[in-house]
Amino acid sequence: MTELAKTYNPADIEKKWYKVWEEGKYFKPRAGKQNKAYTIIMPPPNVTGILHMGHALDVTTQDALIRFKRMKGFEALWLPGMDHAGIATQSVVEKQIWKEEKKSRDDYGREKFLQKVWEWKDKHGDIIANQQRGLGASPDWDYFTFTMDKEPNEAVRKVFVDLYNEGLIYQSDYIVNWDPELQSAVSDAEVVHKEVKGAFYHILYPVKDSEIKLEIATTRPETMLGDSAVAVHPEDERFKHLIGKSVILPLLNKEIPIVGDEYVDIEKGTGCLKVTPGHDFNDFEIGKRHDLEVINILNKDGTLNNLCGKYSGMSCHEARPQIIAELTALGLFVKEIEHVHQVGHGERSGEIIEPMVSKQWFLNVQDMAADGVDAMETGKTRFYPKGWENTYYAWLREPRNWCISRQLWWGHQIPVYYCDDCGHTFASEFEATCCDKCQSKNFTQDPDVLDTWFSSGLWAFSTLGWPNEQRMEEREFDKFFPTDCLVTGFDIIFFWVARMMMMTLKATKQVPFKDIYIHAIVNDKQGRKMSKSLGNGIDPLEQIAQSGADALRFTLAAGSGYNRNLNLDTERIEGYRNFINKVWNAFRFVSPFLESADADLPKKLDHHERWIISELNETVKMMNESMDEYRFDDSCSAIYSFVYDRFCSWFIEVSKPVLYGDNEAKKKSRASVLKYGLKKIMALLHPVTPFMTEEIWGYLKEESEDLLIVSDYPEWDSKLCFSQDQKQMAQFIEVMTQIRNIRAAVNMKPKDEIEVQLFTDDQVLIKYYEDNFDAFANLSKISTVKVFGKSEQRPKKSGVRITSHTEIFIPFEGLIDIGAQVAKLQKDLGKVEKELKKVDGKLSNEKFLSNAPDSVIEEVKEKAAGFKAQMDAISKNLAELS
RNA sequence: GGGUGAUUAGCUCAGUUGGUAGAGCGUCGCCCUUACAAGGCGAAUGUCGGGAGUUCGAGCCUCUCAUCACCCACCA
Repeated sequence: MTELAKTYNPADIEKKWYKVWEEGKYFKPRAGKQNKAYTIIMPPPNVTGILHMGHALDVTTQDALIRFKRMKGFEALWLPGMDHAGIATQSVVEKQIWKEEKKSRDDYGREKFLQKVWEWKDKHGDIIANQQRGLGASPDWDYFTFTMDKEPNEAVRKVFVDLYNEGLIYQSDYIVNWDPELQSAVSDAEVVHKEVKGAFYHILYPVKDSEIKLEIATTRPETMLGDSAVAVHPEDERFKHLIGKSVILPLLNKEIPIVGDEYVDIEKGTGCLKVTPGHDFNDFEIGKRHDLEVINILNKDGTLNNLCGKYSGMSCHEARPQIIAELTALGLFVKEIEHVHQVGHGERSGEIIEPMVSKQWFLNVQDMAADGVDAMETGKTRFYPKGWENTYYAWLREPRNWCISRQLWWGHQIPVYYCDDCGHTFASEFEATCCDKCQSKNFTQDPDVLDTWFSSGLWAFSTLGWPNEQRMEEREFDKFFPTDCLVTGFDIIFFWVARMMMMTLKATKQVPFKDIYIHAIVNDKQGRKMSKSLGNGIDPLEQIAQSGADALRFTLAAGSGYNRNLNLDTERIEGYRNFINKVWNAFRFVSPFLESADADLPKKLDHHERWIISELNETVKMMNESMDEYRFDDSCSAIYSFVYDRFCSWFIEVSKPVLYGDNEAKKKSRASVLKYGLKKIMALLHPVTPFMTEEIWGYLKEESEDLLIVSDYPEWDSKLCFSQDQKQMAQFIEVMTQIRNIRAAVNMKPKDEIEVQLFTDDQVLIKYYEDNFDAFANLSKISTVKVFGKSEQRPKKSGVRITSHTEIFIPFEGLIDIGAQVAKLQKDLGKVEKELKKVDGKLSNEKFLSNAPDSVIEEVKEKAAGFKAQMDAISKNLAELS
């Protein structure tokens, strides 16, 4: 065997094993002992994206799950992919051609521009997938799907046309959020509200044929150019007599009506509201109620259009002061009051969003949303943690129709055609060749593309070949759909989860997935979002280079349960890097003895062997249960504590005298158990730390065994429970810890030998202590252990500790500070006394005795007896010492 | 304004149906003991945000207040 490195070196090992797995096709689904499939569809990252910690968590939890299920014997498919990210990608390429060639997309024209985007995609599209490889992700790359590929496009067209023909997709003039930078509509969800310092501008609108001037407050005076009414509350005593009259709109000198509308709040502002149906959501509604003219005063780039007279061509920002100046000159400007208010900004572009009326495509989701609610209520799909279903319901119970068109070029172009000859409008699942009414070849396709989330909404089934039958067969649609678990963050429950539910139920009549595991959002250690501006981001790839992928994965998994924030501290990653190293060194310790070890557990096991196997068995149970419930935090802490607190700290330590001794049979037996334990640890850890475990497995496995990635996950076994050994070992550990405690308290050097005297009346324990002299001796330089009954004489000058079952004495020949021993015992006495008082209180409370269940009373009685015994022992020894 | 969640050790977080408060990291001692100093051994640390209630018993259930975070809506 080659020399093993003293510390675990991740870089080479990670590269080596990933290559072996990928080239050996180990990520492909294979039938296993469960005879069932298990599918996870990866939420496709944006093609423009680079891997951040959120992705790393996403990948880690999914990969852990898929590896777990693969080892459990499911035919496991993890389907990878990438999203075309319409707006983001288009603007990246637009910026690039502007920077390099000073050209706009219009200079290129649609076809040539799209070619440019595809070129960009071909060049950059592998980046994120390769970063996922660096994390150890094990999806079946042969299934890789890009949302703009031919196949998903077929699904998009099919779904669109079906919905269109059903009358659920309609075109409508509607007020939408217009992003002047992108020159496209964006959905409500893509608008983020930010606080902006602004002002209320108070302006007078003269009432026609009257001396009255109505004072109006607005934050956006320039929109008065598009006003088509002034509204007051119908019950407002101040103004209701004016309803039906009109005002002269200043600047344009245009007559517009005064209407009464309940929307107006008498208390707010001046009580008079200017109505701009073309550029305000509420005004649009008011306009509909009163049949007001809808005036669009903006160009697509957000500048004022030719309806604005001398202001046309200016931006709103430029026009505002000039309009105020003109109003002031006219004596119609009253005042300006500073005001902080929320202004919508484009999530992608960062520009101020202008509400604007335009023709857009909408999907009527009313019924689909109800079906989505129903599927969740009837338990066809469940959220983990359950609480997230509230967020899901909140969206779907009050659905708003979905604006699905975007004025972009990069995306799925809307498959609606307009016949230039007969004027017929039709949707076609396939590239149209002629008008389906008059057969004319002169037709044009709608220029808009679909919202990216439309194709994402089909992801769970379009990736499996739907609707093409041959492809569905190739991709084994029937086997892998519906999928088993969706793993994602809570920020896209509405964007994606809800829409996927609606679209999938509509198209396939089935739910897309059975479980939805919502993981936390990764923040910095102070709980702040990781952001470029704060500079507090941690780059997963840098972190991997520093600590290894396994350490990062373990940290993320250990922080993932049902929590909603994961505050990532690099010190924790270092801590778990140390854990990986600890496992490596445990293996390094065992490796010289592997040759003499058997492949199977020995027939006859000794106490320590039974103990560790039983502890391991319990850990196996916890691991299986917690993984199934997405409690990665529990899994990680179970295996962590097993490795450190039992396998390394005790089992390896008590094994040393055996392995370095000369009883060959015992050596062989112990080596076999150590090997067995290590192999199980590797298997248990593999889903979370795949690289290190596969590496070590390479040394441990039999010739006949395959790689760890496809080996069996350990299962709990009733034959491997040895509770008596667990109990005794726990007592041993307690005594041993007390002995060490005494040593530390009196500053004994580790080299100094001591004699230990144990006092107990428990015959089983006495026998046990006598049988385990070696274990004591090896763990703490103990020359002799003497065991006595409680009636025997205690040594005078000693360090003393009292447990509920054993009194521990370490006699000291030289100077010993008896005072310190007394103080320590008194302190312990105080603690026990306090506890005893508590339980005694309960036992003397009649209500407790009559109301509490018997089992609880029994438990409390046992505790009381234990405390009592311990207290008596301490008091007695205290009396003797002082 | 509506909603959701949080508040537990110095920090980051667990805490299963109410039944003696836990972990990691950090801190403080003592050790380079031949798997590991990326280590070992030992130690200290909590009015479980405040207040009230239900209960024999509350970190957990109810009400209330406070603070924080996120989501949604809106502000003439």
